[in-house]
Amino acid sequence: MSEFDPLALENQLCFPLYAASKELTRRYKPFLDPLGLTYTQYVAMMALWAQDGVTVGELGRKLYLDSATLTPLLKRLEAHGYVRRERSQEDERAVIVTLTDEGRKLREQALDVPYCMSGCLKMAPEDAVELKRLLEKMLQSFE
Amino acid sequence: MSEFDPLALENQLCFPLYAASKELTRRYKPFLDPLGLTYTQYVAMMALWAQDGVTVGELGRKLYLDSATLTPLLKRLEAHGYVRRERSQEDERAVIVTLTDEGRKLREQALDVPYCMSGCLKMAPEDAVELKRLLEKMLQSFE
DNA sequence: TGTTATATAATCGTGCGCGATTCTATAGCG
DNA sequence: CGCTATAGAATCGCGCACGATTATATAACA
Repeated sequence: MSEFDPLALENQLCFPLYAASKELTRRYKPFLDPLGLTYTQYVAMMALWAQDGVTVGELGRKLYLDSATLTPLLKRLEAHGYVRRERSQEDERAVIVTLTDEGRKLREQALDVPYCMSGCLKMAPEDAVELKRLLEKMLQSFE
Repeated sequence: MSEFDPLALENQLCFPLYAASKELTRRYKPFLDPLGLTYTQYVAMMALWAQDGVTVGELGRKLYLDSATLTPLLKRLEAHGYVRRERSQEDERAVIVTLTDEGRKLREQALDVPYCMSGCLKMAPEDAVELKRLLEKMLQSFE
């Protein structure tokens, strides 16, 4: 009869979380490559499709990312012609991120990405819903 | 009455998964810094504490990592004196990874990391168990 | 046996991810 | 008004993460 090993990989919550996150990101790649987006860029675009004209800081709070990650990422999106980055008139410290027409048009092409992914994720819908609920609960518990 | 938006951040399963994984990794940092380990290095050490004398490939399959990530990571662990990397005698293609005495000793210091983390994760134990089960189910569905 | 195919790590290039620092702009306050 | 504190973004440094390629070793097989 063996004791419980607190350092065994199979006893960790963190490990399947870490592995599943990476694996899911990898699964997105074939669907995002045609759009010229990485996974993180896709997430940033989702936030901007919901609301643009936001500052780098606001965007970062929504995405749990800081300026060290966002600034170069937004520069790449700008180079692709999807967003504009402009200093705010009212507050010269802030940078406002706005979608270009190209960036808004990209949304149409992205519309079937979630559907494609749902086909790739062979999980019962009620399990997916419950998983999402628990992950959000975990995130909130960190606040 | 608004329609369901498939590209809204709050309707994604991937996003809380991505965000929670990053957030949890960040929470490990203060407990891993004293051991001189990053989160990925910690996970690799957990696998090795369970079984060492394995090849880079075997380790990679356990951790869902490939040689492009593992080789430099293992070199850093080797530089810290925690592991040895040696070409296999039987198969000169394979590299065997073994714990040093120092690496085995590190396990004692790591023993209370899971306990510290459980204190930081304010989630009902039954929720954590269910979350872990669903994440493993998701990972299996990808096989 | 020699030739081709496969397996295994290592390497390369690009893009996060983040702690720490820096630079500039605004806010607060005497 | 001037001085200090704070806020916001950019930059730096390091370590993943991974697709693609390369180099070497073994396996398979004609």
